[in-house]
Amino acid sequence: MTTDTGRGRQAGNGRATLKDVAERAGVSVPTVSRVIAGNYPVATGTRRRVERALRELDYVANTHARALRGHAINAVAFILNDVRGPSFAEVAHGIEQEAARQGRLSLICTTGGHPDRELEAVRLMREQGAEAIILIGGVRDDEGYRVRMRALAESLDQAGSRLVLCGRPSLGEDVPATVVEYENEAGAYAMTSRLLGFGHRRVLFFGGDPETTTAAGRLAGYRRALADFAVEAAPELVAPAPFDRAAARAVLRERLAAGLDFTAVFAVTDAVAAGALQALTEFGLAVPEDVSLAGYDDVSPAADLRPQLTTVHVPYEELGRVAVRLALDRRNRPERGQQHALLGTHVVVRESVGPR
Amino acid sequence: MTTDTGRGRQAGNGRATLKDVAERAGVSVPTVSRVIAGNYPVATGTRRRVERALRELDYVANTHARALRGHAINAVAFILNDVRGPSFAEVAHGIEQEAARQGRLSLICTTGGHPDRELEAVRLMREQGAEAIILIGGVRDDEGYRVRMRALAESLDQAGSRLVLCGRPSLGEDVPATVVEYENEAGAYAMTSRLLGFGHRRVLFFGGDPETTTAAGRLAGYRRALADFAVEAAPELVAPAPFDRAAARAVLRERLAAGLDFTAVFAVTDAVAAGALQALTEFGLAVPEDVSLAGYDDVSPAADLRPQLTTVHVPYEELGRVAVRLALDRRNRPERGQQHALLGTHVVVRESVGPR
DNA sequence: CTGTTAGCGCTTTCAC
DNA sequence: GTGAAAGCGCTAACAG
Repeated sequence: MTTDTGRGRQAGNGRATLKDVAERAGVSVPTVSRVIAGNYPVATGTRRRVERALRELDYVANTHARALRGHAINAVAFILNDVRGPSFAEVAHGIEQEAARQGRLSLICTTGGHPDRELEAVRLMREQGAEAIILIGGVRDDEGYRVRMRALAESLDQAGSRLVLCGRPSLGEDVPATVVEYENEAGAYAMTSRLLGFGHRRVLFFGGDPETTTAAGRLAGYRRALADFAVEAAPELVAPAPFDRAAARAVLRERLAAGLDFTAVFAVTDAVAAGALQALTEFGLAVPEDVSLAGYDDVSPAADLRPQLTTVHVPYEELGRVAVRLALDRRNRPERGQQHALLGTHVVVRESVGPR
Repeated sequence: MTTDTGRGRQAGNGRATLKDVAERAGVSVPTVSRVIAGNYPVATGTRRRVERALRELDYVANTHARALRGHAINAVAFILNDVRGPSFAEVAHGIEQEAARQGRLSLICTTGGHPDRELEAVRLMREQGAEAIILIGGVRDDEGYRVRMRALAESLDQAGSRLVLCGRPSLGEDVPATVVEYENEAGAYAMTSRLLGFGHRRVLFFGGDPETTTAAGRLAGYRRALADFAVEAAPELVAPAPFDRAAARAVLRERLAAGLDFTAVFAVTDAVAAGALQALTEFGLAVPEDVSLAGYDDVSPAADLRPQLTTVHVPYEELGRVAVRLALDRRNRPERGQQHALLGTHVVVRESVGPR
């Protein structure tokens, strides 16, 4: 017995359109459009009738129709392994913040670390017409990867969008991508130097997959510091291990049981450091009295550990913000080629590193 | 001197459309569409020509045009305070996982805790045509909030979408929303009982804003346990404090300095527990020897603390997955009214709680 | 098998 | 000030 509301489509079946609103207000569709846009003169009485109809029908614009006309969809997309990693979460936050500040929507997609899912995600985001597609996190930097990325950068560029590499190495000056990196090599150099300065000579570089860009950069810094201090780089003192805490713990436990000798551990990641700390403690080694321990990232576990972890601070949130800012900026005044930003890292001294 | 590629629009200016592809392949637009959809017979030769053109022009479909026709955009949206909170991050991950599993895109928006930005975010997501809009996290459950949410639920329902409340209380049986809650009261009851069972009589309920649904539920469980153990509920033993760790530390330090007397602390959150642990330690109190400490959430800081934190496990990731599953499910076979799921929580025994 | 036609919801000329 | 008409890119119906 409910009276018809005058809505074109049956109640409860889809959203009201401009046409519905126009009918109800007794005006034409363009007029309603103009009232909404507010960039055109409309008689006050008409405006009021339209506004009422808008409210009564609970009108919301259809972005897709708009996007179809205007070509701009105002969204940035970001693709990462896993939101739960604290460092990823910070980058995500930075992106989200800056995107919102610039009136952009954020699309998110996680890949669980599968390169093929990354490609699939990119396709989805492209279809959505995202203004920028931001790829976050380390990768295996092989030839296949570089070829894929270069093609992607070109093709997004053609389409008026932008590929952003966040925490990944440059593809070359001529590739139309935005690259926002942070110091892996320099941070690791600084931390290793600190360890060496404390008199440590057998420093275990622990964790990570050296094929991965992140781990490789950190390892390079470690090696350079050793060289500068004229300390021999013993091969057994580079011990790869998965990035996660539990695996790191197991690997170090095994090394310890095998009698590996060292006085300091430089963990490739704070999470790896947390695992290492467990293994060390279980082995009866005190940190930093018996063994010094350093991490990299300065994310959530670092300050929770006892002792608190001395680590390298990475400005993850900033990374995300800069990524969005640069990408949108470039869209406003296009130029050929690459944009490149390199953010600094620095040692954060806490309690886990001490003299030998 | 480059030869024209045959693309309609100038090179580098926007994406290729079906029309561009059709021209290049020498066929009509619908034919290309059919090749892509693959749900219609197309002559092999034609198909090949089209496929080549598709590749050469690097064609990607325009989702907006599709959405305009088909009315389905295959995305779920979620709105939360801050991705960096570990519990939120887990929910986000659950949502993202399940959404991806069902071939859906995830839109994300953060509000920094501002109810008005939440509304703004909802509007954006509605415009996008999201199939479900998921709101995550505790709120101040006042009358204004309930009115807003009820209106929102109705209006999304009308539009063929769905409001999902995740970790928020029901709005009533008749409201067309999906509510996925977890046990706050029961978990707090269990933990408080455990503390009481250990002989503690002065248990400090610490942290949180009691106006907030989450804290209120946990506080209620605490109170019920006290009542069941016939322990007087001393008002000074309920100490609100902001949800974050640093503030919690400061507040507890102050209470301690003021001579507040208790033998156990039940922190409303693991982060609050981490802050409490700092304050306790700095005050020279050992956990659990002098004071027992319990948390709630079972997220990342919990296992990193020393002693490891005894806490209440909340299935956050599951929460997110269930939210998406229920919401999409309801869309498939619509029914009136509310969907409601209540996920259980349980005590996780670690090291921070001991006998009085 | 393939092309022509129409229309999704919106904005933007261009008339009046 | 306001309406009529055209068209964004795509797909579904209808012819051939």
